[in-house]
Amino acid sequence: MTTQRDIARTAGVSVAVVSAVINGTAHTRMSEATRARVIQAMESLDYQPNQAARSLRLNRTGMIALILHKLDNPVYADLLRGVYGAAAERGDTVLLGDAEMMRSGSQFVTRLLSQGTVDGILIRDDSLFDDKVLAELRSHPKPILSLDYAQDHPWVGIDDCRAGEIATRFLLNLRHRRIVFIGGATGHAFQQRYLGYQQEMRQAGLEPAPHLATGFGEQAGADGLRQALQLPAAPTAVVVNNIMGAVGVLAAARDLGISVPDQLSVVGIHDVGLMEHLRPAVTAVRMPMYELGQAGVHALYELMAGRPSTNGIITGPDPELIVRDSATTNPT
Amino acid sequence: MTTQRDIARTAGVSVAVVSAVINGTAHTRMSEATRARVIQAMESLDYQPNQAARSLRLNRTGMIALILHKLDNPVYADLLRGVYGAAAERGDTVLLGDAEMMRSGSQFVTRLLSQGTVDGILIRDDSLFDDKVLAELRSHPKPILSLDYAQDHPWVGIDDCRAGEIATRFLLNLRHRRIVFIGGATGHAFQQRYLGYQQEMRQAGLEPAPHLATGFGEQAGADGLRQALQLPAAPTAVVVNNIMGAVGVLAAARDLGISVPDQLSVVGIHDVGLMEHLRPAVTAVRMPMYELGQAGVHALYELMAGRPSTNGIITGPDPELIVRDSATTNPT
DNA sequence: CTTAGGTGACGTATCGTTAATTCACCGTAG
DNA sequence: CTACGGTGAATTAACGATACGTCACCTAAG
Repeated sequence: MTTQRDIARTAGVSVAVVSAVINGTAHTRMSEATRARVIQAMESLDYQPNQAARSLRLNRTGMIALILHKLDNPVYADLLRGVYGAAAERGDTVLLGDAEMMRSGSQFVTRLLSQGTVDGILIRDDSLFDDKVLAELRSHPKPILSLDYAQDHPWVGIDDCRAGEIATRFLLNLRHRRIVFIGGATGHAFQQRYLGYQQEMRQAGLEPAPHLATGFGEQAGADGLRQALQLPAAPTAVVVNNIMGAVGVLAAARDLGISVPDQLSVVGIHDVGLMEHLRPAVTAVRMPMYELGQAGVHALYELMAGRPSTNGIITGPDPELIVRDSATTNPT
Repeated sequence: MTTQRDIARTAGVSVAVVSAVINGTAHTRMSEATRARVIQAMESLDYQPNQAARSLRLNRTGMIALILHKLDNPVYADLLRGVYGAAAERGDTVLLGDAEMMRSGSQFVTRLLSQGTVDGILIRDDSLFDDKVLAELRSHPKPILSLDYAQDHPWVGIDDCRAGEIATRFLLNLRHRRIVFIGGATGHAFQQRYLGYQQEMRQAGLEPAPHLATGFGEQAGADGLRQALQLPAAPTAVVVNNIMGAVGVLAAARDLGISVPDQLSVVGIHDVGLMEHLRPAVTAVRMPMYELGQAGVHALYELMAGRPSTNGIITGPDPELIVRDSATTNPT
């Protein structure tokens, strides 16, 4: 393991100069010749700085944590890219964790709480966290920011209400009247989407259907549809809270002999590549997850710099309707 | 930021004792009373050890890197769980990276190459890596292990050949004769699966169809099926190299008016929860990805301990056929 | 000729933790 | 009474990188 000391010896200078060459320190100066000799020595000895020593000295690790609820939820793919990208721009690395690991006392939490592990923490879906863990994290000396509305700490988010509106309005414009909202259960994001649905329904002079809170994932969509069909008047269209639920809706419809979109129109919130490849391809509201990730990192950096962050919905692309084949004009 | 020094002052002992209490060092002894006082002080001051200092001193970070090709590929979900689980058992943390970030000179690679960042590296699908990056990683002082066959460094893998056999034999048993193998392009895993397919075909006295190397992902499945239908004799069944390709196969079949499974049987390699929710639900060969993750971590620990690792296919569950609805008896 | 100021570089304390070494004290065996 | 071993703890030297304080040397201005 080559250290600055080795470089210094080889180049015939002190470690101070080596460090200065590496960091471009203005304080310690050196001639061009010396700098060249140092660089030469670093290359020939294949020097790699020791991050641990650096972190200790600088009290800064160059690593931020990102904690998601279900890592393998495809809606996070873009978010990840946004976060990794924004962090990389600044030379930082991302430590990714799943909320499942975030049990109080777990190895991962202990690690996060330690000094000298990460410079800041980004979390998504904190409503799913153990309250105790959240309290622990908030007592962490490093800043923490939520990628969704949060009551007690800084946050940035996307316009979930608008997404609910867009999906609902689209179906209303297709002359649907009996539209239900399926899936989800807890969490601010879901509540906002349902709110958007309610607002649009009322504005169209319609009574919003009660929320069929069947949870998240494929099965939730299937369950939701089955419940919806029990309603006094069967719906002609559904808004699916979480896009993966749309897969379940399609499956249940198929199983029940309901043709999509002819007998039932489906619109999902969030978009993932998979939807294009389902049959029928699913119409969805694309959320700016990449931008959310970027904005989150930038806001976190503000906090890390000691500046207050502005909480709220990110400025940037609005949710956008991606029209595919799962919704059509209401025939009745 | 509370340090051991603060604890020591509060408890009226030296930092050596504090460290000994924390680490249970046998060498430095103390009375029960002293230990209790130290623990009390740690709690009241909310002490959290500084990982950076620890890493520097111990020359060990308690972090291993895991590098995958496409983080959001759902087949990795179980692998992730296996890796995180096995690492957590030992108190270690996982730094997750995507191969996309692994460009030579990229921030992430530089970081990995640094001393004091990770204690070892786990990679999957190194055939997709830049050769230069791979060379750099191999020159890394910390061990590196591949979760797939590798020529030049330690590896553990799963039985891809067997998976190809299982899928093919299943279709043969359903009296299919014109079976094609779709998807994939490069990589040892794919080659092995195709090999398994070929072996079974030959054993059944049939000529294996040439490989339709259309790549990975949903679109690859669709493309593969379209190509397969151009063959002199249209297939009655397909083995899909990568399970997400099955989604595309289903879509293309639908678009072309081919009924699955009545006119075309489909079996995918790898299994993900989604397959259960497609219609028809997709018959798939489940690979022991969780166990691969575990085995990989354990093998990496062997290397880290300076012991040689045994390369090869993990002992443990065989690939397992999950029968669903996308394959049926060949009517002809 | 003296000296101020610039240039180029060195020495060293420090970050927090760990582990080897040292040390003081006490009771007891010889 | 002395020597010795055990107990409970303090001192101190790293680990590698960084930044502050310092200093020697040279040049040019007064």
